[in-house]
Amino acid sequence: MSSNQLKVGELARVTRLTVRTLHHYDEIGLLRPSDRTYSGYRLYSPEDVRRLYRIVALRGLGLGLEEIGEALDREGSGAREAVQRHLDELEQELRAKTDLRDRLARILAGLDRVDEPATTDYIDAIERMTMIERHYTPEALAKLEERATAYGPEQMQKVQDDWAELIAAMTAEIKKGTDPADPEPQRLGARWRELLTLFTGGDPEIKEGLNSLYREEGAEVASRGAMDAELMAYVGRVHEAVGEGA
Amino acid sequence: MSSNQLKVGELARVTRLTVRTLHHYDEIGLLRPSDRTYSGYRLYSPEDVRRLYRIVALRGLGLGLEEIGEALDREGSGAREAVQRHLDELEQELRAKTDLRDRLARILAGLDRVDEPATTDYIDAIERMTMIERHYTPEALAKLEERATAYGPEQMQKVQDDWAELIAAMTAEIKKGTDPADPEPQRLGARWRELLTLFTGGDPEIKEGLNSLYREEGAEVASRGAMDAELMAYVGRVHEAVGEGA
DNA sequence: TTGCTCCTCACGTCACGTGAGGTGGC
DNA sequence: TTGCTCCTCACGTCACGTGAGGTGGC
Repeated sequence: MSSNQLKVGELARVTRLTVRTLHHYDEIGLLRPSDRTYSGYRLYSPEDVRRLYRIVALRGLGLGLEEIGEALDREGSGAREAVQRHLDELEQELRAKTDLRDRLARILAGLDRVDEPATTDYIDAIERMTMIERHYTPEALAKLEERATAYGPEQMQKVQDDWAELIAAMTAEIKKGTDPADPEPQRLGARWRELLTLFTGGDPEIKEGLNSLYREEGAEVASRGAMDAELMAYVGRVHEAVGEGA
Repeated sequence: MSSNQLKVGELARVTRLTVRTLHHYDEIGLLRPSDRTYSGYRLYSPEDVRRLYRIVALRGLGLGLEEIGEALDREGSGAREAVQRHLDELEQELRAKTDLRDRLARILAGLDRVDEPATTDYIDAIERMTMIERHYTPEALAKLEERATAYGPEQMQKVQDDWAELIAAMTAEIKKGTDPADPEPQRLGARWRELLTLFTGGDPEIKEGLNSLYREEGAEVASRGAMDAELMAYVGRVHEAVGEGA
């Protein structure tokens, strides 16, 4: 009868929560109304209201309902510990999501200056960039990124074409069965090293990333079908034979 | 019969996914195996595998399975748009969580220099800080924070005590029925303005925050029971009567 | 016949939103 | 009697994990 008891709807109104939310807290035992009318209406006492405000305060900090229940029941500095724990988790989540955000941004930037925008399969490009990111260090990626921006799309395309031409020429020699030490393969080999140096810029981190990429994924996958194991083996022999032809 | 068909377990192994995950993708229609054995075993074709790799790539970027399905089926640059949209959402989430992180950190810092650490009700302190944060701008909060750090706990405690003393003295005058224009209330009123200026440091943002706090929440709530409406009204009359007693 | 792989349910997760269907109080 | 509030189910959300209970293949 005491007029300071509140029915669900009233409590919902003053706290700006929904009735369903209060039902839910009742269901899971987080906030049971201390009384009911004979017809089953929930009646919340001032103490219940007090507890609800505490629940809402902790919920506003992102704590889970179960954690909140424990913190409220343990009292003392239990809340402090719960908040601290929650902060730690949040920090970790933030680090992970920040990394993801950076990856997404890099990928989108990459997609925008991708070789042939019209025919390009975007998801394919995403897969490639994901693969690349697994092998290069963040610093190496930053350098590659920087370089790509500096070069501009036409230059990048030019380098791509140069590689395609070189690979075609080298493959032709393989088909002809030319000895790796012969002048033409040697000339192509020198060109190969030249383009490689152009790519790595002599940077050891980029070199290591590139090696890791081809070692772990295999030439075919790493080059997305542009090269294969046979080609790589032949090029290897060409490099080994440097000077022998003289 | 072609040996490039994979059973679930095999596909799970090479992709490092679980069998349940593949079942799930089948259930929701994201990746249906293109064939089954007569006994019902799922058989994944190389094309299915290809699709799965694309799914995994997009999933790794945090896209939802439904979004992934749409992006894969729309093809073209649908993926690009989906990734861009996802990035936008992620940015927003990051902003919100960063804010929350800062709030949590501020609250914990506040809890650590709270008046009486032993008897303090932490959740109560959290509620108070939450209320405070609703009324001060971030800049004002930063200034208050900075000042509290500069003052140190003893100074803060001293100021608290000064206020308590002043409130008690003012309340005593109310009980005695002293006229607001009388010398003693006027002396206390001057002290009141002095302590207020000490708190606001003359900063207009802090002033506005404080006003908003007492206006919106009421003196009793804002001061956590230290003051009430009657006291505030009396103090108001004291301030209005400045100079009249002379 | 014994392991191994596969199959299809089906519950649980987190914090409620959203009805459905029905009853008490002014 | 008519609105308004209240009540108790119960499904759905997101991407699976984790059994349960049973069957096919070497």
